[in-house]
Amino acid sequence: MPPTTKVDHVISLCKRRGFVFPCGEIYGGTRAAWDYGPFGVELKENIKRQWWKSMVTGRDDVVGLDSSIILPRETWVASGHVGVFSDPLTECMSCHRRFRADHLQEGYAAKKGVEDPDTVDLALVNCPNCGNKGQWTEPRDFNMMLKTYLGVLEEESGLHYLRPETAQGIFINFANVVQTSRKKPPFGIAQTGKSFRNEITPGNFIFRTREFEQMEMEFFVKPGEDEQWHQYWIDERMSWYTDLGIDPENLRLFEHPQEKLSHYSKRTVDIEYRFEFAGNEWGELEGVANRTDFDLTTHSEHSGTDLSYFDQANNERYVPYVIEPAAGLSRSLMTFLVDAYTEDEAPNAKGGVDKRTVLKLDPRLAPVKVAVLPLSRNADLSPAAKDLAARLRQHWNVDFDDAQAIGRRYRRQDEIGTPFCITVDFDTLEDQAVTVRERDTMAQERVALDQVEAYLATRLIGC
RNA sequence: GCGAGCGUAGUUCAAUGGCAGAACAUCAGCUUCCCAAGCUGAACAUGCGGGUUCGAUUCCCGUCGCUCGCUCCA
Repeated sequence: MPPTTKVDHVISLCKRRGFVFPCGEIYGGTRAAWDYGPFGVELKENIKRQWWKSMVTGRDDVVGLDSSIILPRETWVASGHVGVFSDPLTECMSCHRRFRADHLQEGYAAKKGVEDPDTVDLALVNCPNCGNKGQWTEPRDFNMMLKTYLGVLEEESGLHYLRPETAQGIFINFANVVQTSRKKPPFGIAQTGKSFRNEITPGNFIFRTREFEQMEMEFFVKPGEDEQWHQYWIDERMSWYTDLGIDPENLRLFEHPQEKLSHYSKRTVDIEYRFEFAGNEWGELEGVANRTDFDLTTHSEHSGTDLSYFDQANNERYVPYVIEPAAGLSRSLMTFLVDAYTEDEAPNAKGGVDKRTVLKLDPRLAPVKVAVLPLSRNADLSPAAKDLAARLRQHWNVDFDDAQAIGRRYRRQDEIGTPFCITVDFDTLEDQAVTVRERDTMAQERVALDQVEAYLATRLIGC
């Protein structure tokens, strides 16, 4: 299919330049995930690093954590995931719509005055969609969590789940972290990592996958202070995206309607990006939820370990409320790519004008910070250029490219968002200076060889 | 999981029941080469499995994957 939207162009660029590959392509793919190539992994790590800087090391009220993917099974019973994600679903054989069997039974019971909905035979229920009577498939449990078995025997006692969110690892370590970090509410615990969900329909490139990476932070506050902290984190997270270059015009907040909130949430506000997918223009990037004291309370009850907090100064004990900004790493990667994707016009060597594809990524996110390009292979330029590249690699991720015409090499770097290209030319051997070319403006500046690090350092702050 | 559509080089497109082509991209060589330049050459494709057939990329079946919808929501 020909690319039509910006997302399509980005997907094509990702495959062409090695940002993202379909997982297990040589075996036909798995439909579960995508793999990140050389530039993709750099970009992904850079995003993660910026998030960690802004959420953890750049603040004195948040600490980090790295908990396991496989947690005790009881964790998911307590959190509600085992119950909530295993609803029996049935399908109308006529129109193929799926419904929750218990909802159909309840609806029938309410209408006909049956006392116990559980006793309602589905054969009596009409399809709410097409009206066809009693033609239902056998209700089946749909569990969103991926199962695995600990121990070599695949038996029920070994059943465990891969985490569907990283948050629970934080809650069950709450007491440990409070004890050892000596933090007092309001404070937060952050972690990044893989989560797994058996999504019914993965799709939209890396937007929805069964294996995905999250960046989550649980911020513990005194009950009553939760609403103001909720607003604080909504604002904080919005400005994180705009500070890293996302156009505010393409971001918006979406307030979840009260009746659609998750079982644990009092209020949830999503940060959405204008992806312009077919069918839905906006896509969720991050959810900022007020999880109340649901998680700490339920884990206290199920585990028997008291997870309340004792405030020595005020001599009071309470179960903290939790504000949770939960971001999707691959979603934000896609966002940064789509928002940075630009098609410019640039003069070509023949005096005409060419299309130029530029990823206007913030330098902090760009996979390659500097490219070193000797003007020609057929001179003594390459050794000098290689020396310079080796020097700069001490500080930044540097690409070296001496293949084909210089213009083509500039375009290749533009396409992956490299902020600076350094050209070693024939004069370099005489004047000990190189040309630094900037990505967005294509402006060039002559810089002395021994000043290159200093020159770049002021322009690559935070990289 | 169900329904509908689709699978040809890296990309965008051709063609065919009988040797699968192009453009751009890639790689090598030549060129004192600063914005996808030029010349020469090279490598690269019918998703996978089965069936029908003398012969299948083409027809049939299955499977895997992609897109859209139901649904999921980081």
